[in-house]
Amino acid sequence: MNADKIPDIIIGRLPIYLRALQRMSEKGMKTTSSQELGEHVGISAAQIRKDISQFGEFGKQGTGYSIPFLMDKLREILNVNKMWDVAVVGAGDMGHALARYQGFKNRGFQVVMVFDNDASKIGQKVGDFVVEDTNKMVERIHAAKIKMAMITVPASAAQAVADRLVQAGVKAILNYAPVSINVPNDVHVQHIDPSTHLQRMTYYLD
Amino acid sequence: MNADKIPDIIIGRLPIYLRALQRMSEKGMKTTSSQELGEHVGISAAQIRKDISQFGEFGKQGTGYSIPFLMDKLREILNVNKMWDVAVVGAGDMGHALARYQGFKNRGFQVVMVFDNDASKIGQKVGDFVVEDTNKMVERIHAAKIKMAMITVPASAAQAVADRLVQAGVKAILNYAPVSINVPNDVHVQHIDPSTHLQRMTYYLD
DNA sequence: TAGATTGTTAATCGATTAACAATC
DNA sequence: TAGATTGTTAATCGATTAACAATC
Repeated sequence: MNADKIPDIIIGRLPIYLRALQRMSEKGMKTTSSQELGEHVGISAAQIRKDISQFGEFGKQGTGYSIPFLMDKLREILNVNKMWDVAVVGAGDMGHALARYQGFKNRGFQVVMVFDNDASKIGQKVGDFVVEDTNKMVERIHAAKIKMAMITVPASAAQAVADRLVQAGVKAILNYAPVSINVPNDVHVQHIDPSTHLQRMTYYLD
Repeated sequence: MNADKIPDIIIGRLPIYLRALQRMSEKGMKTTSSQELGEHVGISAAQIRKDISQFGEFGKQGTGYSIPFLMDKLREILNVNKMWDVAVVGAGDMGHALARYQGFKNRGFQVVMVFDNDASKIGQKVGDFVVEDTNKMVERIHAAKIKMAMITVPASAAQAVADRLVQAGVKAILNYAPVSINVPNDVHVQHIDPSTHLQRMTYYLD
């Protein structure tokens, strides 16, 4: 184990590796090499070896990496060898999709609450959840010690929601609203905006 | 204008700048500085000036950048000064949310078709669209000259769908399936996977 | 004019790649 | 053993930052 600070760009690749390993494992594969894993994820074998070696010697010369072992190690490193409770704020189409999404549970996450400020939505069912009033959000999230949330409200409301999530003790926010949000240094934010992703590709089209 | 190849990492920041400028413009602002824009998006002023200056001299010493002018230029550079037709493949919750999403239209995109292979979904309405049979997809997309698509099918089907999209002439894919997909060099892919984004943050939590 | 801010250069910093000894 | 593949080093490559002359 390396005590130095690991660059965030490396941290960002670990979930990609883990996801590919999960797929391989589902197919019954027991071992892989940096070469093979690299072909799956589109990253050079040298970089994969370098990334992984930041955290320990998890491979074997001549045979490569044990898939279950490396998955365990990556889950440990990423802190997803446990389940994280996640709150969804915004019960529109996207909040609905996230609340019902089956892809979280084998990746370390479970949605546990859904909030909205629209009276016509509060009390309604969304997936397995009853939509709760945003007014109760800070209290509820704080009491449940929830550290992660996803924002699916309109752009105009996103910053205010983020502020309240921070107030409630949330330390990681996945923001689906198409606007940059600002949070204190000890809070992490990731942005998902389909238009932004599409625009990154149209540059190369004509 | 610079004829050299612009690094993709710079291209990736332009949509972020454009999005922030759109917000500023909605608030009635007419000009901004690299300093101010940087505070909004969390990027240094020096980097913003350097990025923008790759494409021309769009600012004025002493006063900064005209917001409408810079938006125009960024739209031109990113090829979103026109509307792009986009196909959605997969009419589950996520496909549904994307088909109805109101955030595309002022960013240069419009969904025009939705496909699924589930007989119980084909013919049903999703937003303004009637779900079409995936069997007709290659033909339909090719005939309509559609160059962009979003994949919201299960991970196990994503690669096969991607292959057929490529066959149909699609050059840019936004993949919501939680699996890496491989495409030819002239096709662009962006991945959106909420679990991956969340895992990138749990590393820093405890 | 004085103040503000760009565009650009050079320096610094960080990330990726190539190569190979070690070793399974 | 022979072949394969890791972990690591050094070299290369690329990105970011700091600083400032130019100029609005």
